[in-house]
Amino acid sequence: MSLLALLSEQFGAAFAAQGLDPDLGEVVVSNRPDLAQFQCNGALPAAKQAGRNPREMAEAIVDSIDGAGFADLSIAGPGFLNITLTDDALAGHLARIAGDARLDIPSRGPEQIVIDFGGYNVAKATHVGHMRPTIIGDSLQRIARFLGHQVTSDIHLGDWGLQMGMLIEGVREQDPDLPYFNDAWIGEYPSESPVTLADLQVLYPQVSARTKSDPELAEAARKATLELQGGRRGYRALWQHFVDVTLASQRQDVADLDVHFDLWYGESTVAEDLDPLIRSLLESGVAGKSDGAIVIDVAEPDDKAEIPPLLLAKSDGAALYTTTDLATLQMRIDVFGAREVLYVVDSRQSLHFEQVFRAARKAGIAPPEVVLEHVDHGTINGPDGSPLKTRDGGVPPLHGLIDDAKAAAAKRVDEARIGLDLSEDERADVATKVAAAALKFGDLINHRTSNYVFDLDRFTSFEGKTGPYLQYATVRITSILRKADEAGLAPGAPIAPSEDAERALILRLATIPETVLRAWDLRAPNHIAESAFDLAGAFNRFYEACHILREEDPRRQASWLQLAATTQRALTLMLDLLGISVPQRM
RNA sequence: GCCCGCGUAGCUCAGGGGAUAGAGCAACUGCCUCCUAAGCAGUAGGCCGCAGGUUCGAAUCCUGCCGCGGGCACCA
Repeated sequence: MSLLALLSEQFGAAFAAQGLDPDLGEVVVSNRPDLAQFQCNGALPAAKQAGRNPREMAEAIVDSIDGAGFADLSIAGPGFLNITLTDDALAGHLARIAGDARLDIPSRGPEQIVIDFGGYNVAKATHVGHMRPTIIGDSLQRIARFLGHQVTSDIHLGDWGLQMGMLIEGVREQDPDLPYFNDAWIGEYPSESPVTLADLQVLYPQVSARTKSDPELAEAARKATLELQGGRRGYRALWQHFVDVTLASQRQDVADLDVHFDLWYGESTVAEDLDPLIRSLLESGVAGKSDGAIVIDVAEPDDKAEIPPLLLAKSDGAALYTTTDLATLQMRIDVFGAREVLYVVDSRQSLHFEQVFRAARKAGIAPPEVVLEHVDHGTINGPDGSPLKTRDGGVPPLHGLIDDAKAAAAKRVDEARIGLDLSEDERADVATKVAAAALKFGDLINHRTSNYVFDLDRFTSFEGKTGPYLQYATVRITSILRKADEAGLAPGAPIAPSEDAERALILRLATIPETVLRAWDLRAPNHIAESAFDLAGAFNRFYEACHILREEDPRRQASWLQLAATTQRALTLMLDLLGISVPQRM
């Protein structure tokens, strides 16, 4: 059990002994480090509950606590309990953390969790808009797995809607003689795609824009969509090319970010399930007809705003992404046994997910015990505060951002004269890792729901609150440990700390379990990012105050090496949970 | 119009109803014959958008207003 959990349990028991809620005993890190290491504020609300004086209540709690391990247990202000541990107790906690591969972080689960990275679409190269869900979702899957959950991550490609019909019509206009459009064609279709992803990227916006003023084209696209969904052979074959050329590019971009998806499913994965689903929802009366379309009424009496019905099928019978989302959810719950389904998708989709979740409950697709959550996030903005654009106003492609980050990282590494004794390959590897760290930390240090300003110059700096700084801080510890090892020195049993910087570092290590749990509970990796930065700072202060390799007392030196080794492990772990890897040297 | 989110230091952003609101950058002052100074120590910088309310206690919860962004069924 973590230090904070142990203390909370001890104080909780004291409150319980007074006939009060043990939750009042929650112990947290003190916000007045000049006064104490920890604090418990429970006496104030407890006094209110019990109708007693807060300070008297605090005294009663203190009196009933076994003082072993505490250097100070005192009451301050209106009834705050200030708690400071003895140096021996701190050493004992360090010993436990140092001896635990999980650094005292508890396990959870295992629950079956599905994480959906919405937003990837056929015919669209990954762009800036995909960066946040990918980085945040990847961090969440790493955190969940570390805590012990069974995670299935699914890119959930948008590959089955009206855009497909538009693309088919676009290709037909360019080359109507292709066999895909020939109903009489009975042979194999060409294995080579008639279009590249670049072609599709140009084609889609053109066709999409023209449908607004060209009803015939719009109608043709709708019809093509319906026929594709109905299984028309030529369209399926052409569509498969669209998917293939898109995925080839997207897989590369995702790999460049060092992100892994378990599944590359799409909306089309559940294509065969759509008709039966719609039929059964109609039969059960959950869905009904409205203006020719099939809808599910999801409004509730106490809604503040009117929630429009979920559109399950258009009046022409075509499926929509609401349809595929419901069918996909059904598959995730029934086939994968998902107990939690997390959708890491832009905030702008919140109404859509509200509708889908309500419909899923109403239809019995998602039983009450299954958690459905829209893990929403904000946008990446340019210096002007509006969503990031290229110089000519376009949407920046992700590979461009990654390339820019790599170039900037390589330049930084050169300027800083880092790793001069490394080989060219190693230096390139460092630059790649630094680039990914810059992008990921630059994103994850912000709270998920806030919009943030993309500033590559700032993100790639080795100075300040950045990914590269944390990598460097970690490598520096690795370097000390290597030097110690070469000198025949090894980490040993922790002894009582003698320096404030040393105590502060141990305390930072001791609070990591709560940080990781909170990050998961809130789906907020920024807590881990912040904590990693604080830990690095605490180590740097320790590093200034306590010269490990020059220390003459061998027991103290071994203890300090243990502290350094544990810090190095903790930083490596926290960065890993953010999806950031640390080079051995730099 | 209705609904959702945001508004905190010059800039970028954190902040479980609790004590004196923090960090990074930028600015200024110190510290490298010493384990990687991409660091450390320090100074300066705030009507936490505005006005009410709840509370022993509000940046945090509630209401209203102002400003910015977003959403509101046959697109995704």
